[in-house]
Amino acid sequence: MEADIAPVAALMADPTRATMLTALLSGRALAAGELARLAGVSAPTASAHLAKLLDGGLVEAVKQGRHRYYRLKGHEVAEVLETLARISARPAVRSLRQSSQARQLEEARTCYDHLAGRAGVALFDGMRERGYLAGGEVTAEGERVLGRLGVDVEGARRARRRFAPECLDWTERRAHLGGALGAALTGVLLEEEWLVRGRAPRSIVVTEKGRRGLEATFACKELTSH
Amino acid sequence: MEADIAPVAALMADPTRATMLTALLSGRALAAGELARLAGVSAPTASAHLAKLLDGGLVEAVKQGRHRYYRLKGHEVAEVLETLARISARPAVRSLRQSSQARQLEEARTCYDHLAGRAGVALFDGMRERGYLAGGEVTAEGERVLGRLGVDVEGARRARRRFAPECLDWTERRAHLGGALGAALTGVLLEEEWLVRGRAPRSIVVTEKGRRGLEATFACKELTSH
DNA sequence: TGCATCCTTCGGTGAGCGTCGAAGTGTCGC
DNA sequence: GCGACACTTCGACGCTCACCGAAGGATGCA
Repeated sequence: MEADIAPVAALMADPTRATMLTALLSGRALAAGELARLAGVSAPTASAHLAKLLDGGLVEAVKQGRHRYYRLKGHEVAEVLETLARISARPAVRSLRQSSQARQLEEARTCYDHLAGRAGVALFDGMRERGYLAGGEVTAEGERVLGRLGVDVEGARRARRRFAPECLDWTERRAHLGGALGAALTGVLLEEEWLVRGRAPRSIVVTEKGRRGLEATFACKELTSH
Repeated sequence: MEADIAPVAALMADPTRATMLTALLSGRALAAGELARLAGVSAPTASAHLAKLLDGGLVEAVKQGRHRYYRLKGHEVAEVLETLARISARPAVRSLRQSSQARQLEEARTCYDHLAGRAGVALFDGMRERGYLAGGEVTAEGERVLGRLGVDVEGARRARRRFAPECLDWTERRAHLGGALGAALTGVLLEEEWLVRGRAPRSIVVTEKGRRGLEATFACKELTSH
């Protein structure tokens, strides 16, 4: 009893809303109009859907001029969407190409706006092992190492979102680094081309340079490069 | 990726199916009839729902004699249900006062018209442990003990609602006693002032008298009194 | 074999909701 | 200010789907 999952599930059950939500899974905030186009419905229809999602607490809205940007509210929503997607994809995996893409996503992908998958978990473990992270905070040594990499730790700390939360990864059943710091670090790794975006929507590939760098800097093991 | 989450979400979006799925979350395999009673629908309706769940790959069926047992298919389904439940339960808890109330509600509260929360689960477990309940029915000894307390067991049995169903509790992930008997028993406990209603809408407080009584009569342990 | 139990299929009914066009509100640029 | 734009609200239409009663297998027990 107590927690009625039906209403929340119903919000994800409509194809139009599902398309919007998966689009927002990228972590970016999208305007109502963009979401309408993306889902292939008229503006009124999209507005009605977004109102429901807002009311249900699945998204939050930021008004900016005459635009209204929507984004997922909280990492838990992203987790459910990811897990749901995995279940939905289960009977599929028909072509060889699809299953190869699935393996790539397990290896490394973006979750919201930070690194997830096996690579994300390995990075997180390595940072704790080396004493760069402890108790949800960055240690002095961690801050030095991250700063040398080009990560704006202070800026991340001032951000309005949680600083360095653990983000639970269902494919790995392990935590990886989320929040402002996770996003900032991932941004730097992409700039430095330790990571590059793959062809599939959220896929990430660890480059050879990245593999060496991650191993040297964060003691990450078992990373598949390229 | 690009997995269509809508169809799977739709399977969880119906209240009847959601009730069935959460009931199966216990891990046990339940017969179609049990699920029908649990969800409060007719056998044909339940059958239709189960067919959909089966087709959608959320449950699997095991035929055994004339019974057909259903259970969740794969741990991933359970994971989604759990995460969904966490989201669904989210919206509350803002002020300190609210969170204190939330703790009280976790301890004991009414669920519809019967006792839930830790106290409800403890009561249910105690009754089974002492052999007052078995297989969804009240034993002869149970009926004697309840009768001495002032519970009209016969009246509850004649009621038009289900007699003594297990009611799944989300905060505890365990069952407590629902139905006509659960309501009747809770009514008596309130009359006898073993329980009193708190200030928040559904809150219940176990009195010191109630703690002693529940422990002596039903072997309930770990009850916070007053 | 006969009967009860468990479950399913079939047919018909009703409610809920996603859809869009038209009109209304607020914001930016000239 | 006056259109242009982004978004929302309103009203009406249509379709899907959950629901039940009755009937049809399938299984177990005497």
